[in-house]
Amino acid sequence: MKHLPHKTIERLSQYRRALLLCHAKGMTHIYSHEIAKIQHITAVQVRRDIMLIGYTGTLRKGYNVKELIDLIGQIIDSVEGINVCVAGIGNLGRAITNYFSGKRTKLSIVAVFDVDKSKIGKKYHGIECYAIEEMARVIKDKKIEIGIITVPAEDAPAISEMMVKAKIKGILNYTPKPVNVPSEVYLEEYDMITSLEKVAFFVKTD
Amino acid sequence: MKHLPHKTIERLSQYRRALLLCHAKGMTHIYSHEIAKIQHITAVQVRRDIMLIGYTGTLRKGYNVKELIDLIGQIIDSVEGINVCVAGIGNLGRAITNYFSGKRTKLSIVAVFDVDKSKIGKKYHGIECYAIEEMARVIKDKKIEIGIITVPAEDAPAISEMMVKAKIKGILNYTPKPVNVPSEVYLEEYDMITSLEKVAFFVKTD
DNA sequence: TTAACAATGTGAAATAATTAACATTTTTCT
DNA sequence: AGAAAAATGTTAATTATTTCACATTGTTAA
Repeated sequence: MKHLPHKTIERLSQYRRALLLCHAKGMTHIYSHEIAKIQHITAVQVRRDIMLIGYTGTLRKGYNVKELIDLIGQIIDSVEGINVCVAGIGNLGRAITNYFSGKRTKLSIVAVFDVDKSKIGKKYHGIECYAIEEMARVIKDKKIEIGIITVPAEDAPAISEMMVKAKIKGILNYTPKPVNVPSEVYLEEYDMITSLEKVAFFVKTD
Repeated sequence: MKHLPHKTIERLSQYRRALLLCHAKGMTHIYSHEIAKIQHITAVQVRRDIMLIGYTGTLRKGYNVKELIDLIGQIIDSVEGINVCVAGIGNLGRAITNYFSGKRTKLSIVAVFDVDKSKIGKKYHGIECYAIEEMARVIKDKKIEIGIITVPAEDAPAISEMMVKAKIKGILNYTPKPVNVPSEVYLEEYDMITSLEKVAFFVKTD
């Protein structure tokens, strides 16, 4: 289990989510082709991913759901858990805070930030909103390692810089404005406009 | 310009956005390494993408910003424009509607849907909200070709099925629940939880 | 018991995406 | 004018990812 490919990590996260549902339904075992069907990928791909993490199923019975869930957890979760913050508590920020609240115990959103004075001090899904100026302090105090950026695009670079200064380790930028971070900070960017334009393109062509 | 790679399409969309900003600032030309810097990728990659769409810059002067914007438009936009709808006008739905309103003229959100009776008939960024039951009719009447799903995860499969029945051509699913569509419908799925788990993983390891 | 079947596990091939290397050309400098 | 520098355009190499093909092995059924 040397270096897991990025794509495999993404799929493992998704397998786990699907497996948790199966587990809740009382299934004890699952075949690679069943997982594949849910994720609309091939069974070979599922088996290869599982192979890469060193798990092995039972021939003819498939994979033990509980064991696989636990193993994926060992791989992708960190033991102590990771604290996360969200900068910008507009619609997108609230949507994300909403999604995560109470879902994954190992990843917790522990602070949100905004410039809007009327929001500061309020709670969003039980998480307190702080002023942007307090970011450095709060990130340090609460041992926050990951920041999610959902501010208006033009503010993204400044926010990212503040996070970097506060020694954050990873940034997930949801604004359409790319931000620059030093190489020791892990950066993931996702742009909704691009995704929609991509769908539009492939709808047109194929 | 045979088959453009998926990744190239995504980047072209992003180049255009960056170029529009440059154009607004009055820049007439831009070098591949300048574009690369903005998107944090390599200059070779930029040149290759541009090569693939058959544009050629001026040696020593770089690319003509306006021409490149227009050419990218010719490639990724459709001439007549494409109508889009959003199912589920919660936080995420509103965030997306917000992002798009007035931005790209070739892609317009022309309807939003929700189950919440109190939302039906109201307008969100100028776009009327209809009841889910009206989806088939509205998609047909308004010639909607792309649907964005931002309903609660458990409702995603039903919504997707309704869209497919209404002969939508592409779906962008933002719920963590994968949906099944026939092969003639282009499907793109994005899962925020997976992205955050991925960041958490790579923060931990590298 | 033995043959057929249905699943996993995996080396090897194929495909997709990125990066390196460099030829070419215009501009600038001496 | 000629040399150096700085950019593009592109072939080839490399790396990443997916898929194929098939060996292996429990399980079921004749």
